[in-house]
Amino acid sequence: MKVYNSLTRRDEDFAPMDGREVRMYTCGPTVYNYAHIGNFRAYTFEDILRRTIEFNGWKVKQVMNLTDVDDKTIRGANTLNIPLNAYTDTYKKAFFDDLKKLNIEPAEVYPAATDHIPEMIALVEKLVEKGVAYKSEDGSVYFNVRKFPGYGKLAHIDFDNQRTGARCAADEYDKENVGDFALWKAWEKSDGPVGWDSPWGRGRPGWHIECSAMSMKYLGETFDLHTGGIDNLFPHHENEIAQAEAATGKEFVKTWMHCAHLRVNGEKMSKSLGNFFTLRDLIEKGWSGREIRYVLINAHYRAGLNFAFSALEDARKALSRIDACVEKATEGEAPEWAKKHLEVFTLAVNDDLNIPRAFAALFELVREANAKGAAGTLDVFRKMDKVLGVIFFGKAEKAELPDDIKALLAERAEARKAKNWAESDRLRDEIAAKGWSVKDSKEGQTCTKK
RNA sequence: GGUGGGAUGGCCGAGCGGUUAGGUAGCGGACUGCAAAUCCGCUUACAGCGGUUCAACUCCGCUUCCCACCUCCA
Repeated sequence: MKVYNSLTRRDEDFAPMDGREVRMYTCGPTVYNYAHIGNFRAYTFEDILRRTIEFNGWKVKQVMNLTDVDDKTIRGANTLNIPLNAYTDTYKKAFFDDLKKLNIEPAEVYPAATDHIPEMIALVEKLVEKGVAYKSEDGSVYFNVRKFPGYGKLAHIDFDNQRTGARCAADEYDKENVGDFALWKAWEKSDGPVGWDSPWGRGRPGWHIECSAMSMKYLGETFDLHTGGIDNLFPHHENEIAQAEAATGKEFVKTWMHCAHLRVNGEKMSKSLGNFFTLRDLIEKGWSGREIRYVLINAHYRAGLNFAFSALEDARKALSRIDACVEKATEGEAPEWAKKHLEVFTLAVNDDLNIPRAFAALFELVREANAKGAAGTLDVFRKMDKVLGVIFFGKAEKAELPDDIKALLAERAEARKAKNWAESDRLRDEIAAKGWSVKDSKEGQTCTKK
């Protein structure tokens, strides 16, 4: 298996450090709102990644954090005048519901930031002891980026040639360097009831510290994989490395992977453009999680993905073609040609998760199975679906034929037996008007809900 | 201004220095009483301009356009 490592900026052979279990950390949601389909692009990418690892016979221990304390969650809770956890619980639940709708395999651990405040405080203390962090006048603690020589190695940023200050928050005037970031933020009025006691006074953790603290707690000081959206590469992941490595003196993560953003109709998703969709929005519009998953995974994760409703329509048709073929597939020894397609499929997924090429192999299998017969191909479909998770998942339930339709079909069968084509066609129209479509084959009529 | 990634046939979307990506749509054919489904074939796509090469969509340079990051957006 080969993957592109953002840290080294090249494709590398990938295998678990311990030879059997991959320990991976994936940056999860900030639970202040329903997640949008751009967020889910990242989560489906991570799902494909863990499935591919499993496809290769390794075990996975995945940790996905839930950021349940930050500016937005605090603002949301305080606006509604409810406790922080009451506010975030709604969105945590929604997030897990959404993951199920997309057939995303659950991670082994979903640590919430608010359950790990002591671990974070301990890590910050360690950084203060080591002299790489300092307390400011207001009781916040900052990481001094100049004290960590490797700072910038992930983002490959040259900090002497930046537009520093362009987006620098006004309330951070007492930092030693512009690049210094908060490990612990002193309590402010706007925080209201939210806050924890610490050696530096009441406050709350900075954003980055949770990931360093929780990943090391569950995965160890050095682990295999860390992933997220490309926007997390800097500053979030850069800062995680700084915090962890400055504290332990060890390499934090072997391989970093980042997925590109999703655009909608060629534009960045934004509420003002009216092209901002949560998963719920799309499901309300009548699209299934399965169709959405198909669209999200059918582009290489490092390339921008342009999400459009026409792509969902294409997905629906392509999936029904797969369904029709799988319907005919049977158990047994796979024919040679089917094994070939599985080989191509395997090469594709192991080549930095090239899912579009993997799909191409799947469709070659479908085409050939339709032409030569699908006997013995079922297991090949199953194997491919270990990675894709879209073949056997979430198919529309086969609707029971209502009695009136059954009666019409029986009538039609009679008419056809008598070669009364006019009557046969009339009945087909009548059935169609009731929302069902009839197809004829050598085996007889098949009727499905439109 | 810095850094990184892009521009592929109607649409979506892979890929490689010379050999069909794939899906979806369209056209023609086979099959069918007719449809549908399925299969076969087709429409000779690689932003523009130069260069390297026997050969470039693929490498190099320039131009145009797009996107992302440059301190809390997956």
